[in-house]
Amino acid sequence: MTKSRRDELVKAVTMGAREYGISTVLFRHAVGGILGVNVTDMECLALIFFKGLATPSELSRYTGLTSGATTAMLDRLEKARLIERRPNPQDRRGTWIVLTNERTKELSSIFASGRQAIDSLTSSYSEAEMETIADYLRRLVIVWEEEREKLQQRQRAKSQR
Amino acid sequence: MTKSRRDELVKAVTMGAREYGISTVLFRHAVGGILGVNVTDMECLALIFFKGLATPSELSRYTGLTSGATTAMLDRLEKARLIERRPNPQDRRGTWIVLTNERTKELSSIFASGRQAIDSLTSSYSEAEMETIADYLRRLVIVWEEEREKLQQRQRAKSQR
DNA sequence: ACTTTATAATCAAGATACTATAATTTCAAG
DNA sequence: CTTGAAATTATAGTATCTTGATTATAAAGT
Repeated sequence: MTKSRRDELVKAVTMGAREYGISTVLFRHAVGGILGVNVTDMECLALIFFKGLATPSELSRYTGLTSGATTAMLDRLEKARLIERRPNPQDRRGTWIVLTNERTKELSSIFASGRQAIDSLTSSYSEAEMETIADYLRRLVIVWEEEREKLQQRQRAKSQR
Repeated sequence: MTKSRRDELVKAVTMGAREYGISTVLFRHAVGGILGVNVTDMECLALIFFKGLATPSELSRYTGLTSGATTAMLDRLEKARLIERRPNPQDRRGTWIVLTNERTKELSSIFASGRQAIDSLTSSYSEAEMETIADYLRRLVIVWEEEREKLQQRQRAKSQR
């Protein structure tokens, strides 16, 4: 039985998604090397850069670190002048984590070339094509979140036995 | 000046790509939790699962670990019966890393549901759409690789001063 | 052949980072 | 005014990483 064209296309797409994941991991390591921070710190930095603002609790959930380890990590990043702790004006127990101005520029300059390359790549598609791509990525995110939920339920069920 | 529809679409696509990256990080953490391995080990495991076969040097480049740390990591994964070291028949200095049969099944079962969900998501698109998506992802990978190359050259230039 | 150089993987010692746990501070909310 | 959440601090024990040396093999130069 020979594989249908559809099957091959499905495979090409899923392989593409995986390889994309791999290349972002590699890129992240490279940036970490330049900034002189370790993998965990880099994961956090990427999230803060993406969101613009984050709280220690959020970062703790994202990285899976304990609260103590999260504090230590933020101390490192602050010492390296990569982030700043700002008081949350709405809730004075809370802290906001933001990138510092000085090194935000450095980070931006690191990312600028890539961002531009990606923008121009993306722009080379038609509007209909961009809609398709954005739609696919959105749905992909949903699938991964659902799968993660399933795993975590399974994990909880396991640990109750 | 109001943003053009094109600009918004470009943004939607690039945001989608970033969020996809974030959700895979979270998923990876969840799987690591189930298998009882840390982030680094999980990154490696994902690469081996994807490629089927890898060498310690490859994994070392991928994770950014030193060779010593890579050996230690492989010891952990081997002890957990997740991987096996096989001699490279072409080069007796070398080692091949493969997943063990027993736990490959476990891994597959963890990934099976997600893989199926993604396959059926992907299949819901037309052939032309799938081509577009696969094409985009392929080009995205190339962009990230190029950017990484640039960073590493910059790094080398810096360290020579 | 054989010396040199490069590569693959490992090992040992010391430094760094993380976990688990408990306590503390500062607030928010019922 | 008690209960609980967010963040930090502290401590001891463990895990992980780096640095530098070591072994085995391959490939290149003479």
